[in-house]
Amino acid sequence: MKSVSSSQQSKPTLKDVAEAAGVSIMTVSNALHNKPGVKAETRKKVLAVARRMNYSSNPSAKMLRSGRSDIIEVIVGSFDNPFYSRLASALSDEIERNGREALLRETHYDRRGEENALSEPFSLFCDGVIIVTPLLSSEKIKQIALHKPVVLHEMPSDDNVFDTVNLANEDGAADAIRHLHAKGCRNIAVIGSSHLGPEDMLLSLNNPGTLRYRGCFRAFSELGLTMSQDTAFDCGWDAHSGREAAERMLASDIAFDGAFCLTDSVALGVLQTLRRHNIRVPEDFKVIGFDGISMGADVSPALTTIEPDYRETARALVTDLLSRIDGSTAAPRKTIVGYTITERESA
Amino acid sequence: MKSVSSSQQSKPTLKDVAEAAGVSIMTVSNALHNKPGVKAETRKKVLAVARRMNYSSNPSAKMLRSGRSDIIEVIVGSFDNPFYSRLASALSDEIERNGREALLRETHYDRRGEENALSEPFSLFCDGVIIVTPLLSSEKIKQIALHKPVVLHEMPSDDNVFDTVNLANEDGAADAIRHLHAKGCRNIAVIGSSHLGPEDMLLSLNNPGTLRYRGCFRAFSELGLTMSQDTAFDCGWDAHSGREAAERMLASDIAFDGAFCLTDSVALGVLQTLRRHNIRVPEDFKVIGFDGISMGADVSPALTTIEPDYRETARALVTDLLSRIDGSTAAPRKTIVGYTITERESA
DNA sequence: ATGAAAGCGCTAACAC
DNA sequence: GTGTTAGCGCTTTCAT
Repeated sequence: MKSVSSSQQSKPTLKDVAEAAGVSIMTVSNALHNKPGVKAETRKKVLAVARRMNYSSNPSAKMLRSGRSDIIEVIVGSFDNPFYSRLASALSDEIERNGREALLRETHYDRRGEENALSEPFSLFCDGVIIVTPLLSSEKIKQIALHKPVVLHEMPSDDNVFDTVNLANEDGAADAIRHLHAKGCRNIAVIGSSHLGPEDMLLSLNNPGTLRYRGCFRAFSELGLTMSQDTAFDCGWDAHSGREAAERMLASDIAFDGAFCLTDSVALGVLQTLRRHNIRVPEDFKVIGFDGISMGADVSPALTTIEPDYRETARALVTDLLSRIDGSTAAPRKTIVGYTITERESA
Repeated sequence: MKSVSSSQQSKPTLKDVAEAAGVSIMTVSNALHNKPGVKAETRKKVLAVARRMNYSSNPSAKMLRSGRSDIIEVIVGSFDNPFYSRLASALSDEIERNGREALLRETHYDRRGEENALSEPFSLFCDGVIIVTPLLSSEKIKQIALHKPVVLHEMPSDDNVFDTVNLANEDGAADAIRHLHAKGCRNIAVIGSSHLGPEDMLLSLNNPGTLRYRGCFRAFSELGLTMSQDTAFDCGWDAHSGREAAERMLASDIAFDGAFCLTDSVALGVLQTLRRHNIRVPEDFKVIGFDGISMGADVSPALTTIEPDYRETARALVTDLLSRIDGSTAAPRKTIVGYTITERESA
């Protein structure tokens, strides 16, 4: 037993409240839950006592007995990432709007490895989980899915087992190229990683990076332009990679006048390199990103970007999950969410 | 009962594993937990069976019985805020390093109000909670603290009841001013809110905004400069406020050559306004922020900032909380974490 | 309208 | 080394 600590009185239970109110434990439970079959007067008394005693129900007991927690878990890769943090916020909102609680967890890159395969790698008391990180192997995902419903964000739809919602990677990228062209760019660079996303989907043709590249190809050929090894600069997905890739771009023979960056973070890095080379944006060079991170509005120059509809993303994810929790056995739903071209200063 | 859903087999329990392995339930439990007193051979067999059956323990039952969950809750104001998201990430790390699980929740501005005072506003199954948001009334905090240990980040130390860790607001701000001065600035503006922080600490002399202003005063007088109504520009704590305040600054009679922004977000807004007015940073005007948000390294120009030690912050918060969970009744500990002046391009 | 009993899955304490 | 018993706080079911 834990020793009685400073300020914490041991939590009152239903039984304590029942005794204090002079009724049975079930009457208290029913009163607290607004269940019918409790006299108004009794309910009032019970509520008063419960409040006075600072009663609150023990969620473990409730979950154990009822088998549900009304808690939805969201697993993200890193909180300190502008894309995930915006999505996390939207999900948290949407989950609460549906009367559940949102619990977020950050998954580091399998840091703990398989040291103890039997310890639960994830909290198992929630009713379902929304996975928005690429840092989880599909094997692990399947293991989680053994016990509870799972919905996925930005996963390749190669295996048709989970509800999935994806960004409009291909169309969005194509529109980014068209936007640059409409703004007068004729030598457009594409900067970013073709293998954006989960490790074990590197080979998939449906990973976000590949899809964005594909969208670029389509737009380029529509516009009568060409996209080649010389106009695409492969790099990681963060600002640091963007800085380096921009240096390579600047060192090339081609006089680029604009760049589509596969993520906003890459775009920020590109913007830094351009500034260091005294290249004016948007006058001499235009930049458009992809992701619509909140901070894009606050940087200088403010970033023009393909902004996915976060609200819609969250809504689709939560709707799908709740219907699975309700027992739906329908075929996996594949959703592609819309986006807008948010035009700011950089293009 | 929930109807059997598509892919989810009902979860195996200790009992199931025990039967399958032909041993008692306790032997399974002990084997799984590496407790002594289980023959190596038996343990091996049990582990094999458990793994084959995909057994994982039911956390609700475990918590209910043992009274602890090894879960630590972190309540932040908004995930989509660069300061909180970096701190959230550091806390998540530190909590896992201590063998616990981190669960994060975002608290919106008391949106739900008091509609149902008896429903638990926060998940109550965790062992303790770390509160890093200013959006929680002290009343609500006290209510949470009734049942479990609570530690606070950036709260005024007026009431001496909780362990608290704060930024070095006053010293950091003073150093920001000194840095600007050392870089040659002679007309320094201070931009930010004096009531940065929780609503109900507006009147406190220890709120973060007031402390930062106080640090400025100190440095100004040390340097033989003056700080007045005319050199301090009050505004909110976000980039939008920063943009507006910078316009006011630029419209003033004083020819400012540098600004200390009370937060990095404000600094970003100021940087935007300066760029729109074709004022070069750092050549014509220098900017230093406060917070050390990750993105400060990725914007143009890269932001010079007072960067608190996030790792140390997380460590102090987690250490304090764990010792309370262990039953410590020592006097509340007040920690002020260190910082570094991270010099980049803007100053 | 209210109460009693059973038991969710687990672990602490104690037998064998 | 291994098994048995009791009970954490709650809700479901059924009795009154």
